[in-house]
Amino acid sequence: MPKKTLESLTESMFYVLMALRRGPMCGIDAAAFIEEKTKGALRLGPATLYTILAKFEKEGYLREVAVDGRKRTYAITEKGEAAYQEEVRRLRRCVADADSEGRRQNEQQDTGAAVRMAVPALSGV
Amino acid sequence: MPKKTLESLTESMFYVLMALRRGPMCGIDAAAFIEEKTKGALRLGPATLYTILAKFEKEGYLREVAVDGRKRTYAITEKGEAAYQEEVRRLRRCVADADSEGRRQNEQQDTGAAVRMAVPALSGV
DNA sequence: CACCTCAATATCGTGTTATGATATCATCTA
DNA sequence: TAGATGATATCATAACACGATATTGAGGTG
Repeated sequence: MPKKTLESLTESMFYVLMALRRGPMCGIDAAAFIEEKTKGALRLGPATLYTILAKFEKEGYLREVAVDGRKRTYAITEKGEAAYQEEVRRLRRCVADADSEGRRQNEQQDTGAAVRMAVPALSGV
Repeated sequence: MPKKTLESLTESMFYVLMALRRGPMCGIDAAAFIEEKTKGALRLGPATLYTILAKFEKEGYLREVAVDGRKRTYAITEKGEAAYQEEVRRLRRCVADADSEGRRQNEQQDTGAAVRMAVPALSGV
């Protein structure tokens, strides 16, 4: 069975929505925004970029608001904004979980207990 | 061309590594940890779970440390720990970028400027 | 007009990942 | 032996990523 479509966004998809929240823009400008925002850590090639834009338009996360020659300008919709916000929550949860694990291990170290050994509430090895 | 393998982890992969950082455990226990840690937001079915374990073992992120009947116990390796830490950094970057965008829009609202319209340093619509 | 260049978008091909359903296998219990 | 249980393995299919390549439209320049 396949992955449920758009249940959680990929990093590329997330940044495309982030770009569009700045205001309507075309694909190339979104890609430029992403590269700048991530300081070059994430760069979308044309295939990834236009695949995402097409998918988002089909799903109603974006809509085309202008065509000038070949250039197409897209705007984010309320549905797209909602998906973006949900993704932010998901990312925060991941970071928070990682943080709580980090704290947990530090505490164990402080008390002299062996680091990363206890697996409470789970069946033993 | 395909996605570069393991260049960035999926959410499922990330939590599998997080589980193993608690100490050596089997697949089922890792899945139980994940469900508990995410308060039910993320649940791995057997296919996803064992696919990830097999891939991670092949990549050297985990190694099998015990077999008891059918039960296989895995431990995270240094390479796996490094991948986990890098993923944490990536997630933090995503959240930080989202936060800075949020602040940016609030500032514009405060000054009375139109929210989500300006696209500075990018070509015009 | 014919031609070139450039910017922007579109598509191909293939490997990676997700995942419910299903099957398999070892151990324990009656 | 049989049956239940726990744990792992595999199948089949769809989603996604993404370099490479092609296409398209606008604006020169002669």
